Amino acid sequence: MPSAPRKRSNRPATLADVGREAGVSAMAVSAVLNGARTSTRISRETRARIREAAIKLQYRPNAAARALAQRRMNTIGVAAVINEGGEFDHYFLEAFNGVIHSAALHNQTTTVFALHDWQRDAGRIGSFCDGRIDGLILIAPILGEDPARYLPLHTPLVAMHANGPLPGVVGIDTDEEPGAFQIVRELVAAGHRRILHITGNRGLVGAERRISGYRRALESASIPFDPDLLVAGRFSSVAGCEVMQAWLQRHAGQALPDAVFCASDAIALGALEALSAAGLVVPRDLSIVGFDDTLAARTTVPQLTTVRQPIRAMAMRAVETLLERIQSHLDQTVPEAPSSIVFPVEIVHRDSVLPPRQPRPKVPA
Amino acid sequence: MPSAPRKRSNRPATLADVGREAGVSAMAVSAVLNGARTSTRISRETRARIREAAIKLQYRPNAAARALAQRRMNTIGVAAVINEGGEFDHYFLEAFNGVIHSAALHNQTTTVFALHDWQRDAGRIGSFCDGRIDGLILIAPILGEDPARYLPLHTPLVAMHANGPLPGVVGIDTDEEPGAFQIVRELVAAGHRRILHITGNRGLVGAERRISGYRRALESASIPFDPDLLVAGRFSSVAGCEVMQAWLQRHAGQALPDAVFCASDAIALGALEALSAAGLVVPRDLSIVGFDDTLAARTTVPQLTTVRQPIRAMAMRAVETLLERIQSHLDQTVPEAPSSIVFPVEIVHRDSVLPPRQPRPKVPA
DNA sequence: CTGAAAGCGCTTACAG
DNA sequence: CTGAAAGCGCTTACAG
Repeated sequence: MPSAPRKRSNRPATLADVGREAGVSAMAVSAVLNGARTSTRISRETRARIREAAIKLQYRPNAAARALAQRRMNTIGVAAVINEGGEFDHYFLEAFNGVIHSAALHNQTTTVFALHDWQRDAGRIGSFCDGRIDGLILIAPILGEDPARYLPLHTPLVAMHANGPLPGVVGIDTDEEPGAFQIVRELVAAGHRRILHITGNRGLVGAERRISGYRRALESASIPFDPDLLVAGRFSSVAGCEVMQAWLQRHAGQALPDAVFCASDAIALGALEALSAAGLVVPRDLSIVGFDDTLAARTTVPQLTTVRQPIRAMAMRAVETLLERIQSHLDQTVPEAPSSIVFPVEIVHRDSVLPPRQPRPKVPA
Repeated sequence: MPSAPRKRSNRPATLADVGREAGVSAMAVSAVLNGARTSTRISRETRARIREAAIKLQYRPNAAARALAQRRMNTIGVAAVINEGGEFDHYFLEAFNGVIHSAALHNQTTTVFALHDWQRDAGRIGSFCDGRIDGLILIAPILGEDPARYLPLHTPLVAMHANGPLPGVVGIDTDEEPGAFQIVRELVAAGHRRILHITGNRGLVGAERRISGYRRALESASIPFDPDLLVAGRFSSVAGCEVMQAWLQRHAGQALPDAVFCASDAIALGALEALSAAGLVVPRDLSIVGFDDTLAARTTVPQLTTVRQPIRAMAMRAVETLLERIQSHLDQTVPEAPSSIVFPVEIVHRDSVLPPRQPRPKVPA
């Protein structure tokens, strides 16, 4: 008759408990449960006994202890701004989905560090890297001048859509400029010439690249740039609505643009509201296109023609790259993983573009 | 001249490193940096020296080591299904926002365990609870018969919108039945009598409670229940679209319902698409209402009148309750926190309800 | 090949 | 009051 198992009231079973139950050392249990080569020299029956004991005691290795011993937590971090209003959320959600999914495939868990604002919270990045994660993914970070100040030394990092290159950090980006170029060229091809561009936050590289693509497309079609058709906005639907509304007011009774190129789907969502409030019908009276292809693009009426960025795929790649970096950091080898990855974009055709209406409508008074 | 700092090439500084740098024991460093009472007996100058050394070496306490010693990770887990299609995402996102926010307020980080499907993945819950989190929040879990099988013994748990009571788990729910009752009563008050209800997944308590509220509201208004106006759906916009479309086809040329009560905003989104595709205009031809008040309710045209569940507040409360449970678990005291919390719901009036059109329109053929 | 010991980096309980 | 020691639960390097 085996000795009665010692129940430690409130605590989960430890390796030692399992060893005691099975009549072997904790080390033997570790070897068997981890499938180490060592375990092959333990008899079949003993191994079975150990496994039974582990199940009986519902043994589960303590992650913190394991992390301490192995120097690896098997957890990756994601730092991102998660807006309350739900504005930026679609982008984040898609990225997050990709990260979670890919991490799970590699048996890693994911920890989220929510920031309010990069400017204010950049200083906190270092404090995340205290051994609870093995590496960190920065989602659309804006670190300003001298970003190195904020970057921890001992934690591998990957950044998606960083606002500029970050020393030692793998950058994952998209062909934003060519994407903007291409969609504006398609508008031109559809017969549009007066194309309004509502920009993202001026100064952010994402906004500037889209402006650059817009201008290059006009140039390539020999359409002179009209400063009145470039309006500074922000990456939010609230801004899209305000900016569109203001433009319509300033131009009451004058010519409507043929089309509006919004620097993001969120902006397009807001612009759509403003246009609809002004009694204009999209795409009959004017066409509109977005950028990103987030969920927003499919829930609007009409559904948006937009530039698709493969956010989810990028996020999955971010995880894989990060894991490679973590491994080489542990092995103290030079990483073979690339230090920069750029994904192509793709135009998604939906229902928000038609040839210009003839005769060209005016802005309602 | 102070001794040159020993640089351990690739590794972050430890307590011992800081001690060495400052010429004191690791323990003294720990006491000072943690603000322990003990530290008051360390001289002002020594304390300053220790702080300087910590900054100089960029010392950051190792989370795993601390967790092992303290038996506390300062991390809470969230287990949820995060759909790829973006269907359930709004609910999750809002809950997640609340969790993250509240956790950050309490200096806790949040780890996410993404599930594909509760039925299939329930068995994995236990494996999350391996010391990497101090407690776990289950988002809308469906654990089937004998849920105790899946619940870990040593980890405090809180569940939001669980599909039935879970032993030992704090439940956080909403007044779904009264919410459904109330919004259907409002439709009735607006003059509607033929009210179609598209249900959520039959069998889920969330769906059944909404059906019950719907039926009770009809009864209380002496409107006989018409089985033809209760159609079984699923909690998704795809389902909402399919079900609405099928109903319209089956009733071509017959009377249109006065209004549609959808068991969720997502369903309403889909139903709206189907109605619009059939050439019907909401709310002129018929009214429609949703349930949840997720982001979807504000991005549709027209914006949805719906039953608001305070998801974010619930999630924040879930965190607070969980932290109380964790504390009493650590103290081995009986928890004072409640074992069940029900939040009220609220009708949000937007633009998708008007009095019935006269004469009542027919379903287009 | 194998098993007892040392160590991961921290905190806490306890002897001086 | 204070500081050296033991311990958290695991793994790994190393002596037998």
